[in-house]
Amino acid sequence: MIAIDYRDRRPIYEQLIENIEEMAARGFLRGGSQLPSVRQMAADLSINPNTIQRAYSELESRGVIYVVKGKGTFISDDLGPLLTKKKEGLFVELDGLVRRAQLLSVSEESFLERCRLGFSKLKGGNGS
Amino acid sequence: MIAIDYRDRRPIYEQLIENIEEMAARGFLRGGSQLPSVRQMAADLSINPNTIQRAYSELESRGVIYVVKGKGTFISDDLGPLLTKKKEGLFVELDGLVRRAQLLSVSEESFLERCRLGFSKLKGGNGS
Amino acid sequence: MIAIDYRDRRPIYEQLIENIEEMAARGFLRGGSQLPSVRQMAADLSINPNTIQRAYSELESRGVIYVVKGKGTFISDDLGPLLTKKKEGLFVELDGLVRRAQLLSVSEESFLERCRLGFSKLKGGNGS
Amino acid sequence: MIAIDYRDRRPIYEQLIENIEEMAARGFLRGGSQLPSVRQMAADLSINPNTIQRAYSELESRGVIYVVKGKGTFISDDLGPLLTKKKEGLFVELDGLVRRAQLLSVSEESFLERCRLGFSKLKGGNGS
DNA sequence: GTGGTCTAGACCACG
DNA sequence: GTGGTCTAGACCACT
Repeated sequence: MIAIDYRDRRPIYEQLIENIEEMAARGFLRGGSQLPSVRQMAADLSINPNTIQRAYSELESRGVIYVVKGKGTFISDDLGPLLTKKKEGLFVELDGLVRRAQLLSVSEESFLERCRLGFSKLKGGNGS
Repeated sequence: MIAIDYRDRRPIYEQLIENIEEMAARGFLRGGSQLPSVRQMAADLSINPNTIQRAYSELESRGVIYVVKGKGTFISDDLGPLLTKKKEGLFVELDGLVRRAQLLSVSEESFLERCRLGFSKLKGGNGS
Repeated sequence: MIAIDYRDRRPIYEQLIENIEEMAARGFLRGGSQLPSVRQMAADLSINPNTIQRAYSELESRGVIYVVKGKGTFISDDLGPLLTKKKEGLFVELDGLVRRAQLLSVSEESFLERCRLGFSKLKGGNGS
Repeated sequence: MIAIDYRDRRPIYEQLIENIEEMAARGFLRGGSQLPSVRQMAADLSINPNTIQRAYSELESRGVIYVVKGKGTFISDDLGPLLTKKKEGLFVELDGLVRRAQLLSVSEESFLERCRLGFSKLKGGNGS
């Protein structure tokens, strides 16, 4: 399910966070469903439990997951805010990209064309 | 001219590199024009000369600038490859953004609309 | 293993790079094998860690080694490009030597003879 | 006559030395012929006189040229030692190249073939 | 004056 | 523990 790229420059805990957030936002992980325990996931991915713990803590503080003592860790029921926030973050990144494109004299048309290309290319597909 | 953001997670030398590359790619720095000396820029930005040196060194190995011994550092004359490379890198980033947008069920239309908005907003203006 | 020549005009970090590249290209260092930590090698060679760091950093950007965060530095698995590049670089140097030999009126035969001598002399042996 | 490459990593004075030595060794500059004065050559090449001076000094100490006070600077009459020395230096470099080629598993045959190629390619020609 | 290298020592993020 | 960044200050070669 979760793929970690050790050569990626981003820290592992961050990759974990994004991975889980993305799966939750996409509806791949339904609200209320249980996540593996820290130890379990650490064993599955052969990763230091501290790293898993860090990702879970961050996810909890973001409201993506919640912990029931003695029970386990679960995906939040209301993922609306998460989705909204991720979309907004994405749009902000897009704004930055557009700005840089303008500075490099990339035409609006070729930029939009590349977007369309990306949307059509991946339609239906589900890489990784 | 060059603004360093200390809160940015990226290292200073990397911000420097991108800043200079972008200015060169935009034609703001013409080929053959001289860059401030390592010490000068270090003083201007209140940064350690070694950090400037590192940025210059990397820029030279990328072919963006060249060094004349005892004279100084200059912008390369042929910046074509740089521009091409930067545009391509930007498009690759865009592809990633499109992919993520799809996963979040962002409609193609709203995505394109945001692009158009960005292009129109900055047209003519050049705010930081 | 690694010998630094302080009388050499080339900087230490460059000698380090070539040393490691050559060992990797020769198959002396297998893909995936771990390099000594920056601090360890610095201690071994009595060199400042920053200098080792610089060499490792350059080697990584060349794709000769890769870094796993918090774990260490490892030899890349695919060293094919490195070998090809090093051989080509060597041949280019050879071309320059041949050119200079011609200008000095060195006969082709005596040049080739010297090559043969070198090849036979070192066959099997591996002196420093 | 003399071509200086400002982007070359080697210092200018060294390029000057090799340029003049090579021309002398090749018989292009005959023994006894006069070299331009330091100021003259500095003006011709748009180079700092100090740099020319440094090259001339080194050439004199190597016995390639000699100075007659009030007259000027001249190519030595007996260039035999120079030629011998340059040839020997070239062979030493060749030995190093052969050693590196062996370490990279370059076959003796392909190495010799490249040599022959170089010799045939430049025969008669006189690049730069 | 210029860039380039090196040392020493500090601090940080990551695992 | 690992690598990565930065500062401070020194020395060098070249022009």
